[in-house]
Amino acid sequence: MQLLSFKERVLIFLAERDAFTNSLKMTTPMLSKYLGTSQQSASRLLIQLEKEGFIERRIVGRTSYVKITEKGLSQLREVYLSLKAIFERPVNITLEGRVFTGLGEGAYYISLPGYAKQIEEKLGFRAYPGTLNISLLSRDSIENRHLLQRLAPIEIHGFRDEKRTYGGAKAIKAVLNDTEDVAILFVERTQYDNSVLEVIAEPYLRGKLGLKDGDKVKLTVVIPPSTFFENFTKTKAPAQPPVT
Amino acid sequence: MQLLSFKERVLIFLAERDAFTNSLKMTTPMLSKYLGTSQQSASRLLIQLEKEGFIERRIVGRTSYVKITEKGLSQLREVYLSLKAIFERPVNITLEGRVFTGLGEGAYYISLPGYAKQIEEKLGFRAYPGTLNISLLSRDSIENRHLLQRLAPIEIHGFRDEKRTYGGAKAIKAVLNDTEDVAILFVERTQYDNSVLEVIAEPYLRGKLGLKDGDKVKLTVVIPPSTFFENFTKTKAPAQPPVT
DNA sequence: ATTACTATTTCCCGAGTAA
DNA sequence: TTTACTCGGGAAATAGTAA
Repeated sequence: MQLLSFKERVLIFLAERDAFTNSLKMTTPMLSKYLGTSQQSASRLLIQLEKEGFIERRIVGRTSYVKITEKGLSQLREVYLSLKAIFERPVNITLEGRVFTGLGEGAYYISLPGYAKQIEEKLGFRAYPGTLNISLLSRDSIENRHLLQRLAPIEIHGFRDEKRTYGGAKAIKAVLNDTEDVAILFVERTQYDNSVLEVIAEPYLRGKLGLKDGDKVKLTVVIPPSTFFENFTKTKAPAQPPVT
Repeated sequence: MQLLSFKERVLIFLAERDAFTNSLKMTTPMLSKYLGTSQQSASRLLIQLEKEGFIERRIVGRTSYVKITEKGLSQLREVYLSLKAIFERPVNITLEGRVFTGLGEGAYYISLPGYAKQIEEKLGFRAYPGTLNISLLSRDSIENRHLLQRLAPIEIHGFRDEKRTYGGAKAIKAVLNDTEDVAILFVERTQYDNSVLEVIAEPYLRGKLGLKDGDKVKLTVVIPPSTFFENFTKTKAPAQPPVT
């Protein structure tokens, strides 16, 4: 049930209270209450941590004081550094799929000034009129597609003319086959299901890369750690009381 | 012996390998080898982690793939954030002691141009000619004195004239009784033992604060987290093989 | 109050093994 | 090859209690 070990929780408890420079007054009953364990276990824990050199205890009169040692703090910091390496590193998201020929609508939409102008402004390139359709292969790729749709930061707004309305889309920059700068387009009203990706770029990708239907391609997206983890790891909502 | 729990180690193992966006191929024998435990325990671990919703497993053919769930990553991130709060926060070091009258040498030394000039340059104030001597009270304060001596960033160099040599010192800025900007001086060749602090400041502190011998005073030093933890937590040296 | 011993129970680990 | 079951032994947690 509990992810952290008792030892870790004690060291974190102490470190949070600056107990590496200021000895902390502490009793085994209060520690046991904090940890949700028995007084006996709290006692044993402190004895063990002391034996392992992670903490120091000193009894003054009838109150005892606890302090983390350099060794204890180092251990905790090593855990911190390994977690930091995980959570402060850009996240690489990879999608794999095969090229296929769609309905050819992409070309029409992208050449509409209502879209073309936004694409040029927000993505920084004049898109070749046409989308490269990719049918995703693995479950991971499909799940990552959902993730990217959530994270896509570029909004392409819908608009309307005399005849009809044109839906909006979201986009995110990516790299195709480790070389080509492209953007993945998440179209609001699409005729494709979510195992399909639509990619746009400045050059005619099929031509430039010699891609044919069925060819395997790889898309890579790099997300800054802050963006990724703040979106992906939602702190659990406080328990909702059932409606009566 | 081991600070982290098995569950934590598995989640870190997976997170380090990007197994939140890319399912990781993994067998129980290889996990057990990595953890230093049995194959049976590795199997049980994965079953439990899955039951708790921290990981997802999928068997494709005869190979199984493991992925951290959002919940699992959130849990790990919560641990990270609580450690980050510890290791990315300025460290307050407090020393308590009582004022006492020393040998009066401080006044002489501080007024020597060889010292006075350096103090003004490096500390940014003209020191009142005299030191406030503080006899430290608690064991923590004495230990913190050693710590500060190690961390003191300002070097006051020794020098010599025709008659004799004058030793060097280190200094660090501090706050006395929450109000006065002062500096603690760690003199190389001092006649005091290490339960004594010498403090200098621009004003005549005894006068300004109405301090008499025996009065309790508090010194506070704020250390940036990087400085503190990089000095205080030395990564343990690799085990040295015994000489044969 | 405390802390920490001993006894009992509970839980975890790994050997053996089936699928 | 895998994974994961049962089961026996041992470690860890709690209860009871002394100091």
